[in-house]
Amino acid sequence: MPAMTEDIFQRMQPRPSPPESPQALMSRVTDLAGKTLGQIARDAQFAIPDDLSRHKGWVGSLFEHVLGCDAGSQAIQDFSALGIELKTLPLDAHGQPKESTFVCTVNAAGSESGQWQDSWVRKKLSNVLWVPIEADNRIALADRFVGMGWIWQPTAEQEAMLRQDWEELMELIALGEQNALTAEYGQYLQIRPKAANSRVMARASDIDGESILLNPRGFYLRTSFTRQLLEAATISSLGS
Amino acid sequence: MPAMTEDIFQRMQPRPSPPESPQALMSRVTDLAGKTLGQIARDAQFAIPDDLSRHKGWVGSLFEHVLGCDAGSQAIQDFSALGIELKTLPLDAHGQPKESTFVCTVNAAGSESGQWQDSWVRKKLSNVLWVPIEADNRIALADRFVGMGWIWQPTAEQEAMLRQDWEELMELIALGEQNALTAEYGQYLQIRPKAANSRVMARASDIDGESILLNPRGFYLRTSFTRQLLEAATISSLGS
DNA sequence: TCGGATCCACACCTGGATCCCG
DNA sequence: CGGGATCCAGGTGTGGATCCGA
Repeated sequence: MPAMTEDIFQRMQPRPSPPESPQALMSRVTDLAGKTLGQIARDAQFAIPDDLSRHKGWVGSLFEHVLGCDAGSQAIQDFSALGIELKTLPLDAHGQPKESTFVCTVNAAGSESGQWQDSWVRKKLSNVLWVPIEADNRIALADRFVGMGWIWQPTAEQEAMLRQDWEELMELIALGEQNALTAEYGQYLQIRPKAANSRVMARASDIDGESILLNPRGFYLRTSFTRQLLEAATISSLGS
Repeated sequence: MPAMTEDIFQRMQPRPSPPESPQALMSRVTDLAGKTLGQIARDAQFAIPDDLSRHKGWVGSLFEHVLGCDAGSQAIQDFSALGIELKTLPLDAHGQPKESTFVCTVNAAGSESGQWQDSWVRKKLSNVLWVPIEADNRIALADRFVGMGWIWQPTAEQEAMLRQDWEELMELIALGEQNALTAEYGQYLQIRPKAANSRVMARASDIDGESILLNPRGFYLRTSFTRQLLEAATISSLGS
């Protein structure tokens, strides 16, 4: 897809204003539910690639556009006025979450306060709009259906699970065990590489304060966690 | 000049390898002397703009290309193996330096050691290849002649002058007088804005350690200084 | 004149995520 | 299957400097 960027600039509709309330946001989300990515992209005059292999963040960018996210590159929520974060949730052929969900980068310099209450992970996950979307690669990208989104705030139980994982992971970092910190740790929250490629290096500190180089990494929610969220949302919509 | 970038990528000659010695470098410089920018750009298949108003760094980039600079964006000399920095020197209709010469950015956070010996300015100016180039705007860019370049190392006297200015300027910064630090200070070395525009802000610290916002600034050599270098080089070439 | 303002190219970083092999 | 690797777009920072109005 050569020159796709220029096409976007020349043909794309202006981004809508940010919604002024959670209700206004959910109204837009409801409008999108049941449509295909092709319909939504066409209406927004947003160029659609053949597949996602070279455009991995395309679906997320499309929804940021049509829902009116205003955060830009700032380290704040996608809908800054509402304090709401947007996450698309890719579903496999069985309607289950297909991929883990990126949350935020790990500050390897160890400059987080060490308190869950102040953590970037907690802030990001305190108020999330989830939008489920078909992601079976046997379906052409343009033909994939969008489901009904919902706004989630962690229950006390869910937050306790995330906090426990986060504290375990941060302790490993504090101990300087960053090279041994693989994706196997954490029941629902894990740490995995996050970079353009494995040769990208970031500066970090080991336990002695020595400066070392590491691959940049990020926090991710395992699908076992988002599956629970999806089930809870499905049940509550049945009851309404 | 739309799509000039693409033209460059598609048609430009590969950049030569870095010269392996100062002699090899000067051989290339001698080859360029007496040519016009148009000839040099054509031989290198380097796209040439109509004028410099929208391409202010073009001449410098052209010479980096044809001379084989290898520093990329790293904070090292342009010819890393030789420890030599490249500067083009624009000349007015009278053959005198027309513009001040940018040296390096001012680290407003005050993190320089405070010692001239360790300063970025001194490092940058310890070994410079100057290439004089016609810059009278009445001459079309492609028709401007390139003069004979020379490698300069500061004399003890020149270094003392630069050092005196640098220490004066750094003292004003240390005193927190950054807002009062205008381009009027410094006999040969001055501080001026260096940014995309005046709305670009960088973080700095005032005398109390309070964080403030300032326009990014850089060190520049006044033309009164480069005029002396040019005269000295001219005289020495007459004697050879 | 020259001090303050500005312009482009390109590398790098961050936020959006999905790919893919053992 | 899932841990490790990877991809794009857009914003920001840096290095190359020259422009331009009072």
